[in-house]
Amino acid sequence: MIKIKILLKKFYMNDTKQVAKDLLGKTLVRKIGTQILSGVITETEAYKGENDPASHASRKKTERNKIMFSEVGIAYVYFTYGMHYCFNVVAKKKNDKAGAVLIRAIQPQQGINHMIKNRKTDIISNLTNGPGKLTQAMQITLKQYNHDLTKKSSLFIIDGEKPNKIIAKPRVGIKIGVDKLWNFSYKI
DNA sequence: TCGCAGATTGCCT
DNA sequence: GGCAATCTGCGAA
Repeated sequence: MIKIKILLKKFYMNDTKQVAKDLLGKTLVRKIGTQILSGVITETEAYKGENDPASHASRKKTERNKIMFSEVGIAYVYFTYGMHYCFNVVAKKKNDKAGAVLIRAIQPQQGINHMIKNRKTDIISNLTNGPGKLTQAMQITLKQYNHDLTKKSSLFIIDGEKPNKIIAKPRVGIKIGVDKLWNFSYKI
C-alpha cells in the first residue's frame, strides 16, 4: 500500500530551479470522472521572472502570465503554436516575483488505455514524452488554468521517490536564454 | 534515419 | 502582423 501524500505549498515555496529538480520522480494525478490517469514526472524545465529572458514573465505582467506572479502550487496552462497546451506549476521563493516549472514529460502509470484513446496512438513511449503530448493524453486544457495542485481534486501531484541521477541540459524550444542549463531529466 | 515545413490560435509589439 | 516553452508527417538520402 503506497501512502498518498500530496505535495503542499511549502514544497513549491522554493527556488524555481530547485523545485524543478525536486519534481522529478513525483507523480502527476488526473481524475476524469471515475477514471484515474497518472504518470511519474521525468522531465521539467524552470522558468523564472525578470532575469530570465526566455520566460513569459520576463517582460511584464499580463493577463496570461499573471498567475506566475501569484500563489505557488497552482497550474499555469497556456496555449501555443495554435494547437498545443503546456502545463506548468507555479513555484518560487517567497521574495521572487515570478516563476514556474514546465512539466515536459511523464511516464504513464494508471489509465494508459485512456491516454491511448486521447492520443490516438498505441506507442507507449510516444504517449506523454513532450509538453504538448502529455496535456493531450491527460486532457489538460485552459480549464485547469489556475487550478490548485495542493488539494486532492481532479488534478494534483503526489510525493514519490527521488531519482539519483539528474541530468541538466539547456531548455528546449526557445531562442534566448539557452546558456542556462535549466532543463532537468533523469535516467530510469 | 534525419531534417524541415505545415498546422492553427492567441498573444505581444 | 509576426511569432510562439510543439508535434507530426513527408520527402530526401
